[in-house]
Amino acid sequence: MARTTAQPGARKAPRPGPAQRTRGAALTRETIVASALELAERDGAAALSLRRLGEEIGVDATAFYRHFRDKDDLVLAAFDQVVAAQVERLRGRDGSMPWRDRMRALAEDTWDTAQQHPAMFALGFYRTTGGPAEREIVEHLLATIAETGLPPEQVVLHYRMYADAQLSLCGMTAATLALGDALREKDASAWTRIYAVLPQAEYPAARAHSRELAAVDERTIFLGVIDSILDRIEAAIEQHRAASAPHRG
Amino acid sequence: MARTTAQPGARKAPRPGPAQRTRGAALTRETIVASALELAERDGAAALSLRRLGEEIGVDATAFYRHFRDKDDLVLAAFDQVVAAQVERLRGRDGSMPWRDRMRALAEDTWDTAQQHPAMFALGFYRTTGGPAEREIVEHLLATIAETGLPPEQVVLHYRMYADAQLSLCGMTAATLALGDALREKDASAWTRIYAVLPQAEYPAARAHSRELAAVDERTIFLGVIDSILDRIEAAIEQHRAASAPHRG
DNA sequence: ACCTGAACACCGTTCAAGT
DNA sequence: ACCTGAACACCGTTCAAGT
Repeated sequence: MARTTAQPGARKAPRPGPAQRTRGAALTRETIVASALELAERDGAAALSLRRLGEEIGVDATAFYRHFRDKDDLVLAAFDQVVAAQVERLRGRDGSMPWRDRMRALAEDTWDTAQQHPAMFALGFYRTTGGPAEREIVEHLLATIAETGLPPEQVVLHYRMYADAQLSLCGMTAATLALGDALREKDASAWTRIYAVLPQAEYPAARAHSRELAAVDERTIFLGVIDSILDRIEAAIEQHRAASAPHRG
Repeated sequence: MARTTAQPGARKAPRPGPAQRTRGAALTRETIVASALELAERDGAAALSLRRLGEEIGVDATAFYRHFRDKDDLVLAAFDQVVAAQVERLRGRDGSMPWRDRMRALAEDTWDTAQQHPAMFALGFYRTTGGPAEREIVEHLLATIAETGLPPEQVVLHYRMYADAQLSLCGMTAATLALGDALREKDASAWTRIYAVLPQAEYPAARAHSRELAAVDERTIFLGVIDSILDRIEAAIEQHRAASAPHRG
């Protein structure tokens, strides 16, 4: 409910005009996306409505339609913006690392991104935005895997296994984080609330593992899946190399 | 819009009464869940509103609240019902298969379930229902993995890797299927519409793989990830056996 | 050229009133 | 005991009207 404080650097009402906007900035796609991200992460994915967004910016809700086709258009742009921040970090990293280390580091970064922006990640992870950030990350990954010498179908299959597992697992976690306090708590407590007290006779395995079920770490699960896939890519590379150079035996 | 035809076996207005209900059945949790599933899969996840549901059953929308706490309660019950159909098939299968074959078959079945009920799967895959079907599947999988002799933390870690990957990948695909015709088409065509026509100079890898990107099969990707995880479980089992019996070397 | 604001067709949920 | 229907506080989106 409480408005964020006014930007300290902004000049106070420097020129005549409509003077309706609370911030000095003009209404553009960029300012709308920035406000949408702020609103969604502060108050949850469900709070991202065009009326609340208009209120946040200090503009009528329908002014939005001069800059986006519809709400879906905004969601895709905002999600691509989240991915863009990740691409920025990707650019800053050592490009000389072996492919496996690069893909492992990127996966850890995707996890962090989803934890930092659960609302937008939950709204966008299953979409193909086609935006600039998505394009750059697709290009980077395809180039990284192609470098290993795998043939094109193998490159694409393993790229999709890696990318889809990453997006879907991070998205699933983000979706639970974006649930709203009451439901999130309800879901998170299920392992202790339900599975720890099942009747021993009917559910012996669940009871025997109740302590471990409550203790297992979500990030460890995610990285376990990613490592499984990286193992498989490594095996595919070795198999392909062996098949391409049969004279050495 | 068109109502399904009346049940052939139902007696026609056999006794006096309110006579408001279009079907002969009483309003129960079961009939509400069944109607919700029918409505969601016929008209999409977005069509599952309490007003449409009331219309479907022939009852005021708010009668619903005599049987469920809120809409979320219904979504969890309906998703557990979808899982229940899968558990039914699980029961009918050969229990003597090796663990890996059983887990592979279950994953294929989860894929089919998500394809058959994309709307409910998209609404529920990231939730912990704690319902009877979920409980049975958790018990079955923990027992299956524990059978291999792995210690409890390893059983739980690998169970979660397998279960989370399965749910999240099937859920992501279901979410795209549940999008509604226009958006689904927009998303599905992105690989040919956007990635196939990127500038060669900036996106050489994407262009070099555009044909393969458009052709790759989603089910193959899913099973590739599942097989990666099953490989890793197999490796963990072998490693654990070697460590438990060190006298043989 | 861009924004406003009324209007339309929806939502989930509550609650007093009915039977 | 269970259902109805008005009401409340919301949605996304369209469109004529303003400046």
